[in-house]
Amino acid sequence: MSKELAKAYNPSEFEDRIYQFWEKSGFFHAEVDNTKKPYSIMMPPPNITGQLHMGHALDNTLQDILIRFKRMQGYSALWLPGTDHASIATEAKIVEAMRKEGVTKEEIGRKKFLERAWNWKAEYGGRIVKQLRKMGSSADWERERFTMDEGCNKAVKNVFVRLYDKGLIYRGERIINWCPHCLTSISDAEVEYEEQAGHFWHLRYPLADGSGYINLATTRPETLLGDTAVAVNPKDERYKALVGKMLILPIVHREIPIVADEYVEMDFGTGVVKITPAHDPNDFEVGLRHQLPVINVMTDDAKITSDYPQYAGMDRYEARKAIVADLEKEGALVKIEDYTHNVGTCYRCSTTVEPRVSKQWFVKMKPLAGPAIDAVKNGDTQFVPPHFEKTYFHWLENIRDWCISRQLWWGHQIPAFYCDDCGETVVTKENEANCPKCGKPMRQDPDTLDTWFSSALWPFSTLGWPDHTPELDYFYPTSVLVTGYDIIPFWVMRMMFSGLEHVGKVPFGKVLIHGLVRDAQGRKMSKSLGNGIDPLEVIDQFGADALRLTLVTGNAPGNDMRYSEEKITASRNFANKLWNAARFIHMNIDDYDVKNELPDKLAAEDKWIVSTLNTVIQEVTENLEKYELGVAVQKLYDFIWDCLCDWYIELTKSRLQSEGNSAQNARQVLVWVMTQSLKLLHPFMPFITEEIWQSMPHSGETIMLEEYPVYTEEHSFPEAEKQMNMIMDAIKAIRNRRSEMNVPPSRKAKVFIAAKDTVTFQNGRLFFSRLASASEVNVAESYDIDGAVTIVTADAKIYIPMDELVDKDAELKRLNKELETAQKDLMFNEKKLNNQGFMAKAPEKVVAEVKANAAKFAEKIEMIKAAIDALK
RNA sequence: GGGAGCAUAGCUCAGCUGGGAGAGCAUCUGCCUUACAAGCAGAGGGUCAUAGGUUCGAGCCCUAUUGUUCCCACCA
Repeated sequence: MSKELAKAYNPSEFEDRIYQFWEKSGFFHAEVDNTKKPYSIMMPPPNITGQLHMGHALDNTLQDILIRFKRMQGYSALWLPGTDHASIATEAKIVEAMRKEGVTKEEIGRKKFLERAWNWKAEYGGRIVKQLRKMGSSADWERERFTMDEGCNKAVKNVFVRLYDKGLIYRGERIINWCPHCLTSISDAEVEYEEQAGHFWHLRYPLADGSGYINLATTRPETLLGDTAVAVNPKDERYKALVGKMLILPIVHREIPIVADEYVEMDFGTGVVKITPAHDPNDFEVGLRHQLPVINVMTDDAKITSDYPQYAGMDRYEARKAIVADLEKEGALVKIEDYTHNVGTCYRCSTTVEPRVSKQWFVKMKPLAGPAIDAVKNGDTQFVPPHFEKTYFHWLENIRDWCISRQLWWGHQIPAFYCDDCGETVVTKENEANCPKCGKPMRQDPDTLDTWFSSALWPFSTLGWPDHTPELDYFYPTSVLVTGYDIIPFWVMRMMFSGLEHVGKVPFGKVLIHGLVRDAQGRKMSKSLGNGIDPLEVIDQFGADALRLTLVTGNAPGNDMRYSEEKITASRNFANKLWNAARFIHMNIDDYDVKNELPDKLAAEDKWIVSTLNTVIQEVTENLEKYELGVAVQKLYDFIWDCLCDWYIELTKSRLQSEGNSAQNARQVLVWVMTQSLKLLHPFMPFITEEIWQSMPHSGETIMLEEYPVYTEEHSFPEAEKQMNMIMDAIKAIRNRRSEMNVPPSRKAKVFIAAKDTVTFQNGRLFFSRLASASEVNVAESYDIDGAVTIVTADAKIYIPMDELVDKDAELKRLNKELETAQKDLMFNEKKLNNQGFMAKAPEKVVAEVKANAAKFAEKIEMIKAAIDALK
């Protein structure tokens, strides 16, 4: 570590070096340690296909702040990182790469395909993890996991078998969401609905007995091929007589019945719905109720099957055109209307989902949802902010069974085996099975599990479950989960019921929800808009600390935030400010032997900064405990910039130029306050705080293992705070007046301070010369000076003889205006004191405050009046 | 059709259990006062969306209204 600080703040010069120092030294590693309290966070594993984006940056910054804070507080703080195998996304990448080579999955076979996938993982899977390091993430990389590693696989198999044995996992032929592009089923949560402009095709189906027609409308005429009924509402008088009769399905010329079902709304359209059980979830339900046949008319990739030769091989949309044309020829097309409606799309590739009947594995959700709801209701897990509990409840209360099988190869293969001879099914943790009935080797289900099936186990599979490990005992349940609100249904919920079901305890005590990082115009960052900001580029230009500060400043839990160039610049400027304050201190201490501890004897300004810092420590700690990270960092920003830099450093300048104890004391206080501030700020801005801390007098290896500052009664000096506020108020008042009168700082002037507390002002004389452009400072209980500018503060009356610079009338006008405000202020307070309700019901503390204010303003009025008289 | 969030200075947003409204940026004025012009010292700027209510006292609590964003939902 360098002992000297470079002249300019240049984060790229030291951030990587410091990170390597931390990682190499093992500072991120957490162990089971019964002398310490545990604190743990499981990092939401980013996809191995992913690149760092602002969402990760925010998520990881929040977690790193919490983990660094707790580590400094002395907890054994584990932040366990890892990556997700992301079955659909990864498989798509491999398939795409193979397509360029002109090979298909089927050609090379499962084994070769998986080899390629693992190779891909080895090559690119570490990319995002490297990028997370650039953020300063203090994760325990020695414990890094992967959702498809051996341990996770063991956990997955265990869970699958357990749930199957309990009857909570079943295989069934049901309608599911199918993505014709990814060629796999997807869960309900993975379907995104978007509004699309479409059409309403009004059709007429002739009655089989030739007695007429029935009119209906559809948004998907191509599914007509699979119609097996037409439905009306049983209460609908218009169609009552027709229920039970047969219709001739146009084009296909198959006879289908008219059935009555509650699902049909009489008021909508003609009150008649065509029923295609194989391609619509509602129609499927209707079909079940009426024992209708299910006719699948489409292939995997959403093309018409060979059962319909004239359309075979056409995709959904081609077939639609052809069928509409044929309907028209047949006279079955009544009219076409424009119509916008919600269409389900695949969340991965945005292809329109094709509902499809197929045999899949499902998790029975109702029995699992109950305990997950209760655990939040009784407070075992709490959301921050709490209103997200409603989203959570809403999902769990309306949950349907979870389709967990995927027609993919990259993932955890389903541990179910089938006997091709007798049809027997065996579910086992073993890698192979023989048929219990006929003894023949069985064939494993070729499908894999939904990626979220393994992510759901993350909080405990990473700690060694199903084995009973010391880590599991010590770190589970984890302390807090940090994630975006968009992930609640996918992940938070599933971890909750999984933890409760398999470990018997909630997976985390708190769920800290954050929002999205949007662009400067408030739009979602997206690839298609091209408005995404690359965090790595920001880090290159401004440093990771500036990025972290930007992401956490003004960030309230659950709220979206906007990223803008202005914000990152402001953050960088703050870092620069801190850097320069450190340089100033160095300038003054490098030639001396300065201990990093408070001196025995503190001057009023020393006590003031120590006491103010003490309050900041208390408040920031409290804010951090309550997850108010944005508020906490704001307080540190204000303290460092306003209190430390703009006031305290300025206040010490004259002392530092003197010889002896006073100067040496100031040096010690500067070093001590700076060091304390660095520690407080460290969780937010780890790099710059380490770099500066290393340069200051210190013991210990790293700031990240220093004790987080603690509030102490010893460092509370209310009297000194009061005195310094008197002085600073007076200085501000003088500056203000001089500025109003356009007097440049270079023009020094005599200052006469009349105050009751002459001692305080006497002690502060030097401050006035330096900070209030005073050529000479006089203090007394009172002065009788004519023709001077008079400045009145709560505690003093200040005269500055500047006759020649001042317009007497203007000064009178100003004084009168000031008198008026003071009188208004007095009245405001007196009104309260005269209010009997207030006097009777307001707390004593508040009443006393108002009384004191009233007295202050009364005094101020007297002083202003005197000043006016003097001017006349 | 349900549910939730938001509405505070020109802009972006804070505001903890109710005690006379804050920050950053922008604007204006004056300063190169040797840590920092990525800076210093000042100034202007807000009926806290609207209307009621509770309270001695409301940006904060309650009710309604308006605007806005998001989530969920089977109107073919």
